[in-house]
Amino acid sequence: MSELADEYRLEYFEEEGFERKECPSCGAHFWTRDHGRETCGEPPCEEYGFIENAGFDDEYSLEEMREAFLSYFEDHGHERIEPYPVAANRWRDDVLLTQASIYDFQPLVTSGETPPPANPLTISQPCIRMQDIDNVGKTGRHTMAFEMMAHHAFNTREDAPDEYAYKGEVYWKDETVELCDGFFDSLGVDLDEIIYIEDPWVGGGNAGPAMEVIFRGVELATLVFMSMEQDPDGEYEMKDGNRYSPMDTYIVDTGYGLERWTWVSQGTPTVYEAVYPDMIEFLKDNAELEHTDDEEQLIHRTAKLAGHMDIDEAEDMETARGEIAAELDVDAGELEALMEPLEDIYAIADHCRTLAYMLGDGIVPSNVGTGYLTRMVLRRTKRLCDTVGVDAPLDELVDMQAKRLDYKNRDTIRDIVRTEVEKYRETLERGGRRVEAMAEEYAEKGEPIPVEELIELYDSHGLQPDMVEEIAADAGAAVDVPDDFYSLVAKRHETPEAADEDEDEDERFEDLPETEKLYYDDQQRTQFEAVVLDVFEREESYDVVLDQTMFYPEGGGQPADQGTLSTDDTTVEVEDVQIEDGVILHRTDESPGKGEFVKGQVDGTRRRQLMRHHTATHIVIHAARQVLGEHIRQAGAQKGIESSRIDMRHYARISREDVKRIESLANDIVMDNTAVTQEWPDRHDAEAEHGFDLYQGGIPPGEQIRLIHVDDDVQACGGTHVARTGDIGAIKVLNTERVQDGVERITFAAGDAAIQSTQRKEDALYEAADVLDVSPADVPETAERFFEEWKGRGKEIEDLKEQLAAARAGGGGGGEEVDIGETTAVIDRIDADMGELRATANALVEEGKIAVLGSGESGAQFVVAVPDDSGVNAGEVVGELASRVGGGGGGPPDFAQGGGPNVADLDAALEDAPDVLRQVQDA
RNA sequence: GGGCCCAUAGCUCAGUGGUAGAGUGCCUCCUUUGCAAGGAGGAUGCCCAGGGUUCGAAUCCCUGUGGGUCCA
Repeated sequence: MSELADEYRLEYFEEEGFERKECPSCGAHFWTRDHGRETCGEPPCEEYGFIENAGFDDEYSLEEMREAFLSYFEDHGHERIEPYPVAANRWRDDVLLTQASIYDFQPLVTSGETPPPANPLTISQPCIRMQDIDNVGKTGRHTMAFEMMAHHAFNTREDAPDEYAYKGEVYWKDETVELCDGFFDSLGVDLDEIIYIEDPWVGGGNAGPAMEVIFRGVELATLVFMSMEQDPDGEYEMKDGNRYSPMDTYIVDTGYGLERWTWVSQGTPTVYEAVYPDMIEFLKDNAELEHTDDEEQLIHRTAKLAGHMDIDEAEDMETARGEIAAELDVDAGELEALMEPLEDIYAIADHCRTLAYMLGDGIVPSNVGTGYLTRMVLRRTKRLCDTVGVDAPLDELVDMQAKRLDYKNRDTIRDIVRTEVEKYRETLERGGRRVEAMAEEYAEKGEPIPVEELIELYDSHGLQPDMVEEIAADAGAAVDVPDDFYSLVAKRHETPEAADEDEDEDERFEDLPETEKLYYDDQQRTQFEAVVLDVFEREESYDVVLDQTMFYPEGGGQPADQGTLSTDDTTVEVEDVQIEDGVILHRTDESPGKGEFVKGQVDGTRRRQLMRHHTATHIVIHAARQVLGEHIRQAGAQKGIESSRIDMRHYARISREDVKRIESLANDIVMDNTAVTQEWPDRHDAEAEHGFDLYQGGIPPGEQIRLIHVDDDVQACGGTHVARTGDIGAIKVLNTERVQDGVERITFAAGDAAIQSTQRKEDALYEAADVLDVSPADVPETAERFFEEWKGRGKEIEDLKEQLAAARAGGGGGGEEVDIGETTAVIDRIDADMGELRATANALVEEGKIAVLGSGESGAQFVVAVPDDSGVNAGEVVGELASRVGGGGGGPPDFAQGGGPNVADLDAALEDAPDVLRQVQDA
């Protein structure tokens, strides 16, 4: 780390008279103008110095502070950029949530492949950090949702190759620190109080020098100078133990926590009171929380020390609280009773804001991905509300924040929250019953509920151990929750690492030029001419590379085209088409010959169906959006010839009514016969105009992206489309299903396939109508009547069988009667089903007789029933008889069944029955 | 994307390969006519669907459908 020390010797520090010092308490190196200063100024080395001692000239609200920051940097040459969604997985697949402003520009801008939207730029980016969840409310400074205000500059080295999307240096370390100082100065801060702590940064494969900016005990900004990348041979070893070397791009990545700045400007005891004063008032009032003046005093004094409460750093909550209580000379229990409800309320306010961001940006709760995180936050919030006694509906609380954040989809947000709360209530109710039953069982045995059961309850039924404890206590059962409970759960999920199949990159195509894509020029054409650049032999086929092609390679959920390539001498079949690094490979059955001039013919019927389905996909999702809500977003799609399917994020099942409306809307668009158009705008312009909803089917790279317009719908898409919506002919929804919670799949057919699928369904209906001998319209009613009658007859038959059995037993209808000891046994062959045999046997037993009945109806079967105290074990008898027909049997001692495949031996077995009975009785 | 759990009477659920059950609700009657009252009797069911194993499957195995839950 010492190797980086030179990185902090800035000319700006020199000119401004800064001094480099080492903190005697924690050992950190820091820069300050105040030559008398000793410690680094950050907790735990120092306490907060701004509480009830606001640090700036004026108090700022959240909105005012954001504006002050953005306009300061605008005035200093930065362009203001609109924030990105909190769901970072909308433009990158390596993370779920936006955790910092730099996430907006990873990976394509930071790597230099795509230019930034502006350079330098300033932004206030909403972020969510789930890892802070346990600290929220308790430390007074942690929030799960926050805005990271930032200024970024993207630079490349003078000697870097020409391949980067931006060139040269905008500004670097000195200017960054100067701007930071300048912003403090603009708020009226005495610059002697600002401390810059050296704290090298590592993350996501990059690293660089960085500084924490401290003012009155609180970290207000982080200035990161991203300039290195991971490299086993690198000259710098960083704190993560890896080696790093300098890279061609170097980027100014700063973060100024909007909430912290707002807080410091007001000097309130906690950040929460500065950021959501109205909501906290509301919650306190709703939970009927009131404090005396003395208690208020104590709360304020606690707040100043609360920096020590950090779940990660402090040993545990209780210890930290104990220390604070000792320092304030109050009872730890009393302090806890006073602070805990307040902490819950702070957390509720924060969590509601988190939910507003998540749901406002269109995340749908689910059991996967961001949807799962959203569900976790929502349930946690609901629990906190119940604990502290807030009885206002959760959707109202979330709406308060959504309104403040100016989201337009507030009705949907409320609807989702209500649905989720209801689902959670049902889960708890179900779980509660389960725990009650289990608790009673263990209470009876006088044992505690074992850990295995606890893990099962949590993992499969979503019940927190403390909730189980609570419910079980009512039933008088003890619960022993181990400290490492959650790691035990984690252990249960451990699976042997699946060997990841590394795709062997084909390097044969590296020297070939990118194939010219003719299919975008005119999507309706199916013929073209080209030159064969190369042919590669595969196991049972050939990969043909052309200079240009009309063949569409598999991509974006659209299957590849098929067709032929012809020379003067031969015609080869194109069976599959793939694209690798811009080179399109035509997989053929024969080689057309390298250097040949070929005529290509795409299978037009197949392509037309694919185009219909692709355009129809856009139309269906557009229609679904109008019917189900603006949150509808594609979660996957697959086009086909016969049918296509799209998966979309939605929080409820799609009803039959919804389907009908979607279908009608989709066909309205078809019948309008509007033009389907494409354009290739600059990606940043497109994003600015249409937002990230463009990227329904994935994020294409490059500076220009292809947009497809259908009706009002705009999507980034690389597929082929029909010219006018009328070309689709018709759209028919075939099926809907829930792929996973929060993801609904619609399967549909377009064009010919729509007609055919409708005909197939009608055929089925007509056939059913024919069988029932009624008109199709009467099928449902008739089917119901038949089903009811069928059930009625079943009951009647059961009834008659019993009567028959009773009659047979009473009337001595055939069958051999033998005396077995003091009991009479009836041995008979009745070729009937098991039910009838059983009924007859029961009737005989009623009369005090042993019944040995055989049937040859389906295989050889026996029923043996005996009255009490006959001294015969029915199971043994059946076992013996069944073995004679090649099978087995068994059952309780008074009623046994069995059989075997050899019907021919049935009569012989029955003849032996009296002997068997006597043997068994003697035994 | 992966793991685990569940599907039986209208509802809530027992049922570990051998005659489908309980509580509750429902119907009838009796007793009472005030607090989710008491007593007697009765009806409840394609045990989610399809395949397999077995003499025999609600039960074991596979596939599907519908739901729940945990993790990244």
